[in-house]
Amino acid sequence: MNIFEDIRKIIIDVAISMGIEDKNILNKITSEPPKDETHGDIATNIALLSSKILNKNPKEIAADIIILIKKNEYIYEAKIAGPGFINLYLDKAILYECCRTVLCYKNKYGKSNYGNLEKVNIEYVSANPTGPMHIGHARGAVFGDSLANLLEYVGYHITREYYINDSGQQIVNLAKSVYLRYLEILNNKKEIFKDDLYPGEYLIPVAQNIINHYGDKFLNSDEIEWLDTFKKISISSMMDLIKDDLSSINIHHDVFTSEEFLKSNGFIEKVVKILNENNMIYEGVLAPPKGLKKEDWKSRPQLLFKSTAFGDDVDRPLKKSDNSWTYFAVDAAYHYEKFLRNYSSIINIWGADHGGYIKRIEGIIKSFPSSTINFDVKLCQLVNLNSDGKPVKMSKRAGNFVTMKSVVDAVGADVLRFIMLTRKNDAPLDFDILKVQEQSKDNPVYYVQYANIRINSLYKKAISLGIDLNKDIDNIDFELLDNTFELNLIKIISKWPRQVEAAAKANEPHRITFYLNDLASAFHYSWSLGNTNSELRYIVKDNIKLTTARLSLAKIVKIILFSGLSIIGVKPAEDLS
RNA sequence: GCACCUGUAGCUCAGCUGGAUUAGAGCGUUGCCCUCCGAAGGCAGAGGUCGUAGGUUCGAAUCCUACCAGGUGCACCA
Repeated sequence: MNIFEDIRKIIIDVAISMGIEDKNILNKITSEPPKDETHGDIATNIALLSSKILNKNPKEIAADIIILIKKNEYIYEAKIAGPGFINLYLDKAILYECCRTVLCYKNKYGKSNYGNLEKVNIEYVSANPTGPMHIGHARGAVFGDSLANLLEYVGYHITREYYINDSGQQIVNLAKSVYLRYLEILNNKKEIFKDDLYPGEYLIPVAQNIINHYGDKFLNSDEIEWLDTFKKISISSMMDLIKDDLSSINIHHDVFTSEEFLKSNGFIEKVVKILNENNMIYEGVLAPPKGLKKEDWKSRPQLLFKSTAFGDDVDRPLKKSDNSWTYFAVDAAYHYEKFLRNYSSIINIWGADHGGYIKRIEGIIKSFPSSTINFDVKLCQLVNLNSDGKPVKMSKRAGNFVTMKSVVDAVGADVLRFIMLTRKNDAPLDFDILKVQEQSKDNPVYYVQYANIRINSLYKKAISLGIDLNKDIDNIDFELLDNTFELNLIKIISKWPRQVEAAAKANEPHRITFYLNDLASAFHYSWSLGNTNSELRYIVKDNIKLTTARLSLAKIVKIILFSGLSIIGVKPAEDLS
């Protein structure tokens, strides 16, 4: 049940009965809560939209509509406002019906078939398998996973995917770094790690593991003899490490696609063939980049993709000077492989530093024959990690960057996940390890969780008073909930399905967090009224009917809190601890 | 130099994809509300020409253009 959609259908029926059949107009009809609550429950723009087609001024049309729409039992008042808006005032009955619906559907309230079970692929994290996850990875991870939950909630079929960059020079460097650790252990002396190697101590156990299996077999051998073995073991160890990290914040991918696999199974050749057939590839010479000094620039003909046809700055090379494929060529192959899997949407979650990469990949996808696929890239901005207001220093070079695991150990997975969604993805985020652990309203995690805790304490008290918490829905007198604070709370609850759908349409899971904050705020307010007036408490002595109704309202709040928190992947806190 | 992102209250940010009367929160600030049994909370006040200038329209923080400021990225690396 989505009140706004229900009313919208009623408005559309009225429009049709007045002879408005243009679908362009019908689709634009709004049914939304006005900013100011004194202007009613729902505002619609129908009269403004139809003034041209009916050749009348909007206010006249509005007057006609009002007569028709007031016949509906749920609308007790309708007023013209401003240039021709219609403000609708809903009968409280519809709000009480909403309460019953929530209790009846419980955690299914707000779920929908909006997505029609269409297949959506969300690729997120995809951290290079060269070390543990750091705090920056965590943002994309939480964002992607919560978006997946959100889209699932509104009826999409989601594939959670991870792209493993298990190829190229960085993997050679990884293997070399492990080899140095191998030498260190066997020779018992320190080695020097050059700039592009990985000096982190997390590679020591990997080397030890190799020693356990192979002993000193590779001690005095040439690189060609040990490289492949070291690569293979290092990659799988690093992926285990990363999967453990992900698991600690409850993230589990369905599909891991390997770059090496795409390379060795002919996908690059396939995508190049397709692009060639569609005339998107040519042999050409790129101009040197302007305004940037590139000393080693050499002008030469290259195999290029026409990404400028899609708004990119320059066409992008598919082959390097040594005639091997570029990273971009493999990525094109990857997106072709995803394309073959028949998704209706492909969503990529990337760090903001990859912004310049979007257009060329978008171009690739649009180049596929009869491609109707939706493609969206969500960029996650930096996370500034602080401790009590002071920045935590990170030095990747020294190998002591702040790992995600250390933050999870400090604050817990729930707090980490929540905080990561307290900003929209394209705004930078400040994360203060100490402040997020405070138990106060300054801490958004705690503020929302405390609402749930208070509801639990209500239950405990109710049970001790012998009140039946599982009364038949039909026997609950919601009509007794007639105070402003109660009605406001119900109105916020009635907006839940609408909020979820809007968040899903925009691929913006942070909206769920903001909604939860609003809901918690309305609940805390309603609770605080009981401080000064015991008649306004949730549990009112000697009034079992009112108490039951209010406890049911609290239960509804708890249900929505649960649903919202589960989308962002956070467990509700049950008590103070 | 080019592309993308951002610019809303002293600070940190929302703003439901074009809606209106008074642009909203939190922090900070100024006041107020418990003789612990519901204050880990609540209420109220002050604080804004929505970066600037044009444009589109019945209507713009939201769309378009140009500028300004900050961030990110700019053959063949991944």
